[in-house]
Amino acid sequence: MAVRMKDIARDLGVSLMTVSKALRSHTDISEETRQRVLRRMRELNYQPDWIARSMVTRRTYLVGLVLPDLMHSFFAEVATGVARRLQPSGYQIVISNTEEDPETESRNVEALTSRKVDGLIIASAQRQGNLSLFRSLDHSGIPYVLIDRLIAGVDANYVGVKDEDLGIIATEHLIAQGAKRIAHIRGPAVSTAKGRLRGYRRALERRGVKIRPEYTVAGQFGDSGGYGAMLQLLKLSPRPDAVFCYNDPVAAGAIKAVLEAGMKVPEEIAIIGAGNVHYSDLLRVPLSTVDQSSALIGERAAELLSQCIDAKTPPPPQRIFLSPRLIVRDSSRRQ
Amino acid sequence: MAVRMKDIARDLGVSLMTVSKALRSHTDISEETRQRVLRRMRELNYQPDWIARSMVTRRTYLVGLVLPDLMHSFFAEVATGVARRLQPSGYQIVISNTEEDPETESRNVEALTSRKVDGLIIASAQRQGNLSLFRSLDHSGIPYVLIDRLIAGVDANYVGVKDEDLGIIATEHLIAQGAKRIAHIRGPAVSTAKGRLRGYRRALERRGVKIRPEYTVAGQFGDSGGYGAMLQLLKLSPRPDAVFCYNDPVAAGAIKAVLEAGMKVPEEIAIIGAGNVHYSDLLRVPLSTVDQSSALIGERAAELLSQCIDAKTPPPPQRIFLSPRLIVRDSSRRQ
DNA sequence: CTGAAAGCGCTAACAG
DNA sequence: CTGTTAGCGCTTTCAG
Repeated sequence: MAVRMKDIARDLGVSLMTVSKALRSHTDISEETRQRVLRRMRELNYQPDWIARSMVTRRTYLVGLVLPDLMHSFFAEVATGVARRLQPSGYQIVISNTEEDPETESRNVEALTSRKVDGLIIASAQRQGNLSLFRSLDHSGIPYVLIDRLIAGVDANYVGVKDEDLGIIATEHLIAQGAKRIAHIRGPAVSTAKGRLRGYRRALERRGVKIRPEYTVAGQFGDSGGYGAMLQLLKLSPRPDAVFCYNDPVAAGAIKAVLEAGMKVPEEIAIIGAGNVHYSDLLRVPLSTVDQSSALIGERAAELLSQCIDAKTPPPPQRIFLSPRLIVRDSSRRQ
Repeated sequence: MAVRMKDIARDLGVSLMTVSKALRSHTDISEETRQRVLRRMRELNYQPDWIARSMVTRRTYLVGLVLPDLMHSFFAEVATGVARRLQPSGYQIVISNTEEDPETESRNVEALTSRKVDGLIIASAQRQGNLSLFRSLDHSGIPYVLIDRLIAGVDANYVGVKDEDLGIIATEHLIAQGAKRIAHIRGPAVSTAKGRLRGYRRALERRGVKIRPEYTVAGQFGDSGGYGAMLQLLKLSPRPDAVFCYNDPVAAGAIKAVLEAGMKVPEEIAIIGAGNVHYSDLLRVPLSTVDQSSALIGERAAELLSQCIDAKTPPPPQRIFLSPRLIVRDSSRRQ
């Protein structure tokens, strides 16, 4: 069916090796035969068989990208960044959508290593403490870069944002806007959520504000979680007058809840999110947020991975923390 | 480095073939040796080498998913649907993000066929009339399914929505809301945009409404395009009192423009989009839209592809058109 | 039930 | 500059 080197070699009366070398522009081949070979390849629309090539070179030019949720625009942005940085070098990206399930993640990572991907970029859904996946990954020798979520006990490459700083920036901004009772809708038990929570507390402490436990409520990753959490906060008295939300989808849900309760954002309740998803500007109330350079996270991770792949000996793990950046829109602006 | 069948065979003093058969549960192997082999595999954490396996079986269990824009939540949703349907069968998905560039698309599709993916799902960014990509795809014998965008002259499998119906539904809804001067912000020259435009015109004709050419303006795929297009419409006189937008991001941009101009949605200008992206409900004004079952498109495409892959002889191309569904929210509700 | 032989399409290493 | 040999890790085929 498909044209093979063998066919071209036979056609041209040369050896298979000559064809192989011509294709890859080896120097020890005459320009003339090279052209002859290349022309014939074009005529027959020859496509090298990457499977066969990988078999011997031990390079697949495949990179696995393991994400918890493609629908969350943060991860879609990361994926775009990864692709943008990796495609020019000839890599293809195998995406695995784990839907936040650690089991699925483990299975898929195994499948990817079985496929002999050259490297992995992982935003892990593993529960803290379950290190077996990473141990076996370390053992496999396949380089990988964690993104977004740090895993305690795993000394691996990492690219993410300074989550504690993010929390501080968001909270201090709310304070600066005159908020007196600042609540936080926290995310699930992943490092990003924990860091942001720490930042929230740290900022309050610094200003000598007493931390009220009931002002921190659990959300989930998405907008419905934010909606529900906000309903809880609205029942409190005294009611918070500002809320720092774990991420933008959560914040969007929170805004919805506030408006439906007949209150005003930001006048009665100021809201800030995190992530600067691309539609933040289009929400009910244009959403203040802390940008975490989503696409850049993808690009830096890709860069780091690509270095690891090219290195003969595994370089020491590197951790890259990007600086978050405050973006003020209407949802928190009071002065 | 990695454990091979050979190692296990040597360990156990059996032949390589015995190991191979045990792994794949061939019947002609004693239960006892099978267990012995499997146990040893577990002990050594053996992972079959898919490259080597693919080399001989000619099956990679890799499916290529070619999309114009991962950041557009419609495509992210499609991808999620594809993954959900394909992962249980052991497929992995290689995503190629073409960023709407036909060149990139062609290159990537070639890379994917070179990788010997078992099949492809493509939302193509090819210009109408350029069929060479599909001709060579047909020639390659690799099954593929087009999604979202039909390509004239390509008789291939397809899964998408009835775009003309979509346009009709949206436009008739605006008419039913009492709109008298209905404009349309159209998308780029792809089949979906053309179909929706046709539907818009058809609906107006049916009601005997004269079609004003200046009421159809070109947008792009995204919100900035919608914003710009809306600014144009606002300059017209008489000004439209309702706008059907090619998709939800465009509609979101359009709403922004209207509100910034100090007008009200839907009172002064009613707006409806298409696609029902998951954050539509959270926009400035909750967005009326026409749902196109994004995830379902992915699932159906995956299903169709998987049938084609399993078939010994290529089945005749099948076209699946899903029915759009009106979703009314505030942005168009007048009564 | 077990295994030996052959080969998938290609490239690394070396010889002419 | 060109070609030969060997083999990547596995499965298919067929003989014991």
